[in-house]
Amino acid sequence: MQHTKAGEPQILIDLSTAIIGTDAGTLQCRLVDDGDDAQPRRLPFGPFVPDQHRTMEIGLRQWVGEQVGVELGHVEQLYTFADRGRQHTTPGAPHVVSVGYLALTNQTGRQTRAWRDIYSFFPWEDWREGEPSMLADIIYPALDSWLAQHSERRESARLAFGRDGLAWGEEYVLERYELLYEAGLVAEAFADGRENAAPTPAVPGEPLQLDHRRILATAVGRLRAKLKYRPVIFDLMPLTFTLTQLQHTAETVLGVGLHKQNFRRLVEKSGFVEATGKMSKSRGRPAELFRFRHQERSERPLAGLRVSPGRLRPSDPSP
Amino acid sequence: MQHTKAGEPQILIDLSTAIIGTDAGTLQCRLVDDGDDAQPRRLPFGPFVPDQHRTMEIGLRQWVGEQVGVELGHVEQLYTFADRGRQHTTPGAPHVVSVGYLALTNQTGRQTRAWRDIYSFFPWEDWREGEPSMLADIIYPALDSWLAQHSERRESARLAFGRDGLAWGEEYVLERYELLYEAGLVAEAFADGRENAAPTPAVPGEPLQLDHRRILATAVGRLRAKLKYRPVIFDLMPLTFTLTQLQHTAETVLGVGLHKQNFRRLVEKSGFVEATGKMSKSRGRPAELFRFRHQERSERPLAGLRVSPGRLRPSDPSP
DNA sequence: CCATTTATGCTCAAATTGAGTATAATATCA
DNA sequence: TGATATTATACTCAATTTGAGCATAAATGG
Repeated sequence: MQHTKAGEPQILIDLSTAIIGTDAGTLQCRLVDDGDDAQPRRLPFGPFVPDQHRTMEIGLRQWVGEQVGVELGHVEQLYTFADRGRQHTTPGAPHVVSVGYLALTNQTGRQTRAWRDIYSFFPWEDWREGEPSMLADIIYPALDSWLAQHSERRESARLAFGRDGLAWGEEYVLERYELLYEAGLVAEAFADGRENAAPTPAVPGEPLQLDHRRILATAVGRLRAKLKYRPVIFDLMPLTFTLTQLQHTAETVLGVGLHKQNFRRLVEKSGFVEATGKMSKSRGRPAELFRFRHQERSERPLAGLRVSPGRLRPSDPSP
Repeated sequence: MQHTKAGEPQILIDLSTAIIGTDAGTLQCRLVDDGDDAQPRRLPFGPFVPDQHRTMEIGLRQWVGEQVGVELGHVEQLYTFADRGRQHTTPGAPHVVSVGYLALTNQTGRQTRAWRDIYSFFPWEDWREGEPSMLADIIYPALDSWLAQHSERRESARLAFGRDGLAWGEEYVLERYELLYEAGLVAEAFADGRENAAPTPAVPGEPLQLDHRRILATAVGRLRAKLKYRPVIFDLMPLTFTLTQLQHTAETVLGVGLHKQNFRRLVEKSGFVEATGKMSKSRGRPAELFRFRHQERSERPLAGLRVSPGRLRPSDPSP
């Protein structure tokens, strides 16, 4: 049995949570407003203290409660990041490992400036209006010039960005971000002291502190993937909603447009929703209001919302 | 910014790896033979030492190399377990957090007694010969009597074990094990000092040290799920193989029988394999030997092997 | 009343899936 | 040697699911 010898550097575990919600066609993430003039740039996070936290989830709920006070629906562990040099560690300080969590909420919070549009951190991820022009204009040229020196990463890049013939896989959010980081094209690469990174990032998209943009990318990727086989989308919805609202939420998360009639057919057949009998009032014909059938969550655990974006189409404008 | 104050108990991270392979119709896991007379009962594991390990994967590869020397194919992080009381911690000792990894190998290793049949730890998971009778005979009665006191866990149990009307979901391996643990029906529950656990476990299935059976359950569950959407099965296969061998491997992992003709159609259409032109010789008609097309791994990343077990059938006997 | 907007119903062909039946190519054994 | 067992592979067929689009309904604002 081999265990740490005394004198080795201490390990500290940070619990960081990406809290995701949607509002008016935007995919939002709750950051912490530390009160100064600067833009909020960090996720709620804090150390895992085994004496106080029987489980890590209890710990994270404490930090979320203290720092942002958002009510959490679905919570899941994402990944544990421990690479040296990705946390701006100062020498001598304990090594920081971060355990990232994804949390969903249906609380819409435009009220505070700490709710930020996730696509401002990953502008290349929003294909609802078609392929973002920045891909062809900025990202691909920059990436290609890096790939010229790193041909061993060619295939990964091809897969992640769905280039020459491959389809854009909306769930490869982390893979894309990591590739841009590796290539020195995002601000964090410079902050972490990577030599190939320029002080001014080549690619648009706001940075976050520490490895928080990485954790957020993991969260969005996981959420997009999970949407297709588990009914997690309902954790983002209010108690009652129209099918169009549900579709807009799905499109906002996935970053692509969906075929309206087929989406409706899919959802109705899934058994996850039931009509309330009430109607919504908006501009055109009133829509029926539905609610999530909680019992179904267990009765059809595998079904989920298997939305297939079909050929990418611009989504209809949000109401 | 909140970080650990001095004097708090130290945290130690263990990297534990479930190395999985198949051999002659068995699903195997590599344990560590510590040389004494006792059965091997632990996964290869060791501490994450940030000074020596730039990443956790480097650390795990060191421990695997030193303790079992198996060559690893696909490696992936599973989950980070940190609940108090699941690691037999002695008071005062540092709190142990374990990061579990799954590794696949095509090395078949009957040579050492340290390769163990995974279904000896989870005998209720092997449905290749139909539903194991122990479920109806032992597990369900025991579980039900616990559920009588814990009705809030009823739905989870229903989902995990696919009872009254629900289908058996082969990927819920961890959920099933955790429920049995919670109910005090497996040996580790007693070892961890849970009050509702009997010294002699109610349910068959060998225990492992520490939380290693939990990690192994996570590994099998993840592998079963992943088989359906990524071509990981080929990391378990030799360089060339017949489609029947491939099917047997899939059945061994999933623990269910599959429809032969449809499996063949699925695999051929997927583009993941190509014929070598050579033939295998066995008892009946010779079968064509195939190899995995590595290029396809990136060309069709989403396809995977979407095997659907159909109505459970006994699988054909292994050659 | 008419144009506009949004919601919902319905059709239709293509592709996929689930479950067989039929046939081919080998080994084994009486 | 020829029948039999064994394994592999080809092909069929109906049911279901998917992708795409057309048509109609119910509201609103002039």
